[in-house]
Amino acid sequence: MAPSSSRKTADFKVVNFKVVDFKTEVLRLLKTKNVNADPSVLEIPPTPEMGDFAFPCFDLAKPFKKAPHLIARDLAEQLKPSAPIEKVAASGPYLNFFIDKTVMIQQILQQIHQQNEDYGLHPATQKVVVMEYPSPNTNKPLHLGHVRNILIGSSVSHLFKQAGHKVVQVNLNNDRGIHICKSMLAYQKWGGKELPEDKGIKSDHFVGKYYVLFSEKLKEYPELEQEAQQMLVQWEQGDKEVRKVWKLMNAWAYGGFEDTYEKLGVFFDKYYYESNFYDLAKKIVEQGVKKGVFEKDPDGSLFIDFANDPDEGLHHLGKKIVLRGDGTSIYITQDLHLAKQKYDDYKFDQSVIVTATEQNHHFQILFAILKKLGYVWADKQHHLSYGMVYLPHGKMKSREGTVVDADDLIENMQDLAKVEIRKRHPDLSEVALQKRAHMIGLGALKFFILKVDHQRDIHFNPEESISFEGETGPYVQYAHARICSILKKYGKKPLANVNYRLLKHEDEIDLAKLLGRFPELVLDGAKHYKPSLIAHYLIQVAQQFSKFYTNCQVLIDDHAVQEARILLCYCTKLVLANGLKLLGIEAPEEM
RNA sequence: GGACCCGUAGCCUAGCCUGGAUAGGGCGCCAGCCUUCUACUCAGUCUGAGAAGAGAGCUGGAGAUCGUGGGUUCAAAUCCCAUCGGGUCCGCCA
Repeated sequence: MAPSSSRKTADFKVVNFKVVDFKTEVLRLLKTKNVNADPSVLEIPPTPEMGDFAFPCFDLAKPFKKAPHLIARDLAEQLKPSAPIEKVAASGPYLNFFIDKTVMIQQILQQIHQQNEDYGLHPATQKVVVMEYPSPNTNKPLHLGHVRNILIGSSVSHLFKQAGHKVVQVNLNNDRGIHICKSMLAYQKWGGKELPEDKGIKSDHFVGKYYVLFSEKLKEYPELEQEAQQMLVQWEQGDKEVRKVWKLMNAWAYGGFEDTYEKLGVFFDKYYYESNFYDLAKKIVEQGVKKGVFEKDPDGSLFIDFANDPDEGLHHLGKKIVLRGDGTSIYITQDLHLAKQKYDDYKFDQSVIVTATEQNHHFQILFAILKKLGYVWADKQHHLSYGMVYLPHGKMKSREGTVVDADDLIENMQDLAKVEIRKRHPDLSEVALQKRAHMIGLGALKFFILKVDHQRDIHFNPEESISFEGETGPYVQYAHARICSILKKYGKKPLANVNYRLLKHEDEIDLAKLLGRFPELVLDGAKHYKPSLIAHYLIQVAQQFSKFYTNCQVLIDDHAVQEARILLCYCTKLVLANGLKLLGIEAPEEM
C-alpha cells in the first residue's frame, strides 16, 4: 500500500494589507455625476497612453438620450478628478481615466514588498475544494497523459489555494479489476521469483512489463483471458495466494508512482483505494432503486434511462447500466460511491475531477445521476477534462508500446537541459549540473503543457520547450535568474521606501502596472481552472522586464534611481517566482 | 443516428464565458541595435566576414478572408442558426 501522504495542507495566512482600489476610485468619481456602474464594466485601454482605465459610454446612450461620444465628451468636462485620479479624457465613446503614476507604482511595489511570497494570496474564503487526480490504474507506470493530468490537477490546486480556498488533493488508486489481474497472472506464470531490484528496473515499470507480456502471450494462448477472469473471482473471494501477489505487485506500483509524483513535485492529502469500497458501492444503487431512480431489467441488472426523462436536455444521455445482473458493480457504480464518500469526508463546496476528455460522457451521466438521487451537492461537481498530448512521431498508444512513459520523458527533458547548460558552463560540477537540469528540464515540460488551454490537444515538442527563447519555461526562469544576478551584484537588501517619483520611464511604469495585475490573474485562473492564464501572464512579465532592463540601467551611480530600480527588479522577481510556483515550476537563482 | 470539444499569418498560441478602440504573443523569415571574441585586410583608423552573449537581451518589418454562409446588434473572433474540416465519446471496460 502506498503511504498516505504526510504532507498537510498549508495553513492560511491572513492577508491584511490595505490596498487602494483604483477601480473603486474611478467608480466613485463617476457617481458624482449620477453614473452608477459595476467594476466589471471598466476596461483597460489598448495602449497605456490612452489611460489606465476606460469607461465605455454605450450603455448610457439610451437613458441619456445622447450619442455615446457626446456623453463621454460632456462627462470629461464635468467630472472633477481628485487624487489619485489625475485626469479624465474622452476618446470617442470612451471615457479614459488617468491615475497618478507615482501613487499607483508606490501602491503596487509596496504591496509586493510587504506581502513578499504571499503576494497573490487572497483572503481565506472558507470554501473547501476537493481535487481528484490523477487516479491511475496500478498495472502499469504513469505515462504522458498522466503527466498532463498531474500538472493540471496540481496547478489548479495551487490556484485555488492562492484564491483563498481550502484544497484537499485526493488520488484514487484503481487497484483492482481484470486489468490488474492480467499483469498478476503474467507474473505468476512467467515471472518466476523475479524481483524488480534483481532486474534493476523501477518497480512500477516492472509491473507494467508483465501487463505488456500478458497481451503478447494472449495472442498465443487465448485461454489466458478466461484465466484472468477466474483470478478476479478468486481475488474477490479473498484467495490468500492471489491476494498475496496482488499486494506485492500493487506495492511495487505505488513505490514507482510515489517516485514519479515526487519528481513532478506533487503531493496528495488522501489516497482512496477502489478495493476498499468496490463492494460497498452497490448500497448507493439500492437506495436509488427505493427512490425510483433506477429500474430493474429482466436479467436482474439495474439501469437508468434518460431517454424518457422529463428533462429533454438529458435524453441524449440514453440508457446506462449501474449494476450488473450478478450484483457486481461497474465503473460508474464506484464513482457514485466515491463522490458521496468525498462529500462525507470533506463536506466540500466544490469537487473537481481531472481526466481526459474521452470521459466527458461518463461524467455527464454521473453528475446527472447524482442529481436524480437528490444529493444537494450534486451541482457542486466539476469535470475538468483535457485534450490529447501528441508527440512529434504521432499519438501515443498503450497497446502498441509506443506509449510515452512519464519517467522516460522526465529523464529526456533533463538530458536536453543538460546539453544546454553544458554549452554555457563547461566547468560546472556534476551535482550542480544535475540540479539545474532538473529545474530547467521540468520547468520546460510543465510550462509547455500548462501554457496551452486544457481543452486543446497538445503537440509536445521537447526541443522547442527547452529553448531559452520564445514562450517557454526556461525563458521565464532565465528572467528570474537574471534578476537574482543583478540583486546579487547590488549586494544589499532592497528597500520599500524609495523615491517612487524616479520610476517614470514608460517601461518602468508598464512593468509596475503589470506586476499589479497578478492578484486578479490568480482569481481569474482559479475561476476558470486555467493555469494557462498564469503562464501567459508570466511571459508578459518576463518580456516587459527584458525591455525595461534594456532601456533602463539598474546598477548606476545615481543612488536614488538605483534603489528605485532595484526595488522594481526585486518585485518582478517575486512575481515571477510566485507565478512559477503556481505552475509547480522552480525559479532558479542561476542557470 | 446523437452529444461534446477544437478551427485565429508558413507553424504554434491568447482573446470567446461577460460583444466595444489598431485581433495580443511566440517560432520561423527579413532589416537593424548593444556587448564580446575570433579571423582577415591595414602603419593606424574605417570597413567587411564569421561565431557567440550571466544583459541567451532589445528595436523595426513582412505575414490573418478570426473555417464558410446567414442572423441578432449602433457594434460580432466573441452571441444565435446552418454548414464544412479535425478530434473525442455514446460498453453489464476502466
